[in-house]
Amino acid sequence: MDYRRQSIRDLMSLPVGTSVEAFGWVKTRRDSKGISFVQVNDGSCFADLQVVVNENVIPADTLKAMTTGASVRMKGELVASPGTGQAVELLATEGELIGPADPATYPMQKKGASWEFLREIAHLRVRGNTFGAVFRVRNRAAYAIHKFFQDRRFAYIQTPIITASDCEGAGAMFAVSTNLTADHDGQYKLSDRDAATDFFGKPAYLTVSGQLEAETLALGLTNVYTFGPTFRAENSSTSRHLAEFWMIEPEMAFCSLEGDMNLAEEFLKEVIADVLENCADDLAFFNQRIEPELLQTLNHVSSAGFERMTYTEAIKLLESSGESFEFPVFWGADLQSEHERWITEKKVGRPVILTDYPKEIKAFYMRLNEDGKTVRAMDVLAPRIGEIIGGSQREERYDVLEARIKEAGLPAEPYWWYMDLRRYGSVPHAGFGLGFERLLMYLTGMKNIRDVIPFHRTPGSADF
RNA sequence: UGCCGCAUAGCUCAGCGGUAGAGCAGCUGACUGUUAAUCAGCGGGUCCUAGGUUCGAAUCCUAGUGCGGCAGCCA
Repeated sequence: MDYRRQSIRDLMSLPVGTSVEAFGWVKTRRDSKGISFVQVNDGSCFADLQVVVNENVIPADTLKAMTTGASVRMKGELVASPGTGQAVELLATEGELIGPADPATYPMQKKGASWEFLREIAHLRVRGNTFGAVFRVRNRAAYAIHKFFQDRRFAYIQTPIITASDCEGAGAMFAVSTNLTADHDGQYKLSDRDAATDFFGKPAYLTVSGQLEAETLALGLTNVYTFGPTFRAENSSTSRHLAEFWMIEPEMAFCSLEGDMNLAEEFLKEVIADVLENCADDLAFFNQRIEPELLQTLNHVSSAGFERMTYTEAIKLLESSGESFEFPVFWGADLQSEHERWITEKKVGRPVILTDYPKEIKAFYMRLNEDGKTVRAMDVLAPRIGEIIGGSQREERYDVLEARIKEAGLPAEPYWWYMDLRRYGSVPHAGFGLGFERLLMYLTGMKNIRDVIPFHRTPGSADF
């Protein structure tokens, strides 16, 4: 055995008459008198290989043990399939059972199981249609993202996962400590309460964003992006939140908010178009079984221009909409998801980029506008999921940034290096953040974020 | 963190105060080309846990645990 062999995806496109060998896991087997059909999948593509086994080609007890979940090697000739549902099939001359899967205890079934149950068997669910497709799309999307940035000469950078600055301000953080150890009986032991004695000599945490560090790399490499793990200790148990997720954060020097918006729009269109082209079978499955409007929406988003409007314009539209919203609309209010959905789904019907939010509802590092009331922030809102990207032009003026840190009630000292960027060769710069799993929810139509990552980490759950 | 819902066979669920049920899966058999194959038969239960009410609790009450949904927070 060698990895250098044909995958099922490869061999199914070979000409009829070719002698081939396939390795994979049995999806299902159907028996008739004198003939068996074994469907084999190796994850290389959505389609299963139908292996036709005539009587006595494989010993009866071997064939009988080729049950759902068993791993097999099948050898034979590729033939045109007389049945509907596949163009070619493998007419077996030889079959080997590599690893049996006791059908009495194997938990994956041919018929529907709940998402909750499949999460409990996350180590096996990848062998089913849905999760095979999810993780193929996840792979392709990751590749498309790197390709998008590399094609534009953005440098892929790595920002720290452990950070000693508790001032990133994007939510609750996980502490990292060697003073605190855990026994196998489930008891914690704290050797010293003083962080000064701890590994880093001060409190340390898992990162909630690489943005501030990415800014420093951008002010030297010009265009950079991160694509790495991010952690939030928020006790939020929703279909859209994870404690550990992957985030993409481009950052561009010599770039305004307009350039940032152009990048965000190009980015979404290109990644969607790439996945539409390269994962067509998987997306067709999602469109059929998970989200009926998936393909229509993705095709629309990848081709239509994004609408752009300011926060102030959006508030006016909402106020004159005649809709009765649960949360009140007024200038200064943070937009609720019901407001965002109305704008992007009902009013505009395609993605919308909202800009120039009140400074009070946005982060301190966003560039202050001339009006003194709004900042150069942007949110990309998309039909069906709402906010998918959040970004801004960064405040590059030393005095203004200093004042805004003070205004936000943050200590100035930890930001000494961030301020240095404004002290030496400061330039207008901008960037955005995108949650990879949220993008995958959009690409697949999957309704729960726990189902687009192999092993989810959420409050109370860190299995596998 | 707040509010709400759910927990019964391997899975998906019905039963809602009076002897534990169905479909699917599994097992046995039938069928020469199936596509979530079909058909016949068989086996399968700590009704989440601990208290309580009752002649009697899967069913009602309380607490706990687990899972999920929505909201907030955000990506």
